[in-house]
Amino acid sequence: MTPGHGILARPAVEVAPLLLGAVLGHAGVLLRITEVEAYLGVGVDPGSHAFRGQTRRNATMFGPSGHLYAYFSYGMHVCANIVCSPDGEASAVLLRGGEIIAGEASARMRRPTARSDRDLARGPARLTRALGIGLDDDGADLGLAPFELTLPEHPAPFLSGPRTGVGGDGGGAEYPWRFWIPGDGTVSPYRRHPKLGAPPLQR
DNA sequence: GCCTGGATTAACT
DNA sequence: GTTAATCCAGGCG
Repeated sequence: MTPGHGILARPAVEVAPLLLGAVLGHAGVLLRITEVEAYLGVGVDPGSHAFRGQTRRNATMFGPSGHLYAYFSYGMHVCANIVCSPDGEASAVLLRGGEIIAGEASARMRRPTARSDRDLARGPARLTRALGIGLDDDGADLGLAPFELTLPEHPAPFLSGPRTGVGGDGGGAEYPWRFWIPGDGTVSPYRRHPKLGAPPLQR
């Protein structure tokens, strides 16, 4: 594991802003992370897969930090998280958006419908696909091949706001657990959860 | 076992 | 703006 990854062994809400500007590499593509969401642990965060305790799907979240938690969603998509917290505690940071900084051709092959470069990894399932990450990669150590994770030398400026796609009314939407680099075009558009009536406040 | 709904996307009106 | 696609995990009986 690359030096400095010890900081990942902290709660996701603390780690999330530190991952903005980090570079994740896999399958010939380098991605600069521009948007993330924190998901917390057992009994704390109703929007988190770990809320009700450990299951087969979320087992990786309960393992050591610095590993990849990949899960299947909506019958067709894969989303990727970076596991945080010490071994035995569950929290993770969902990768929601990023900028392709190398291997654009490979990313385009995997994302033929992307209209523009910035759409290649704008959105959690798009990002995962552009990087060639699949369910097989669940549990992978991000510090070892075929992955590489480089944390930023200096913290990136960021804004925070409510998470996208997470329900309100105890679903955790009231907390500012979404973090992004302001003004970056690869940040995904905010969409409130269908169950949320009123428009959200961003920031 | 059966049923529900989802940390989404792309296509369409 | 709306909706179809698509399938598994989790919850419940």
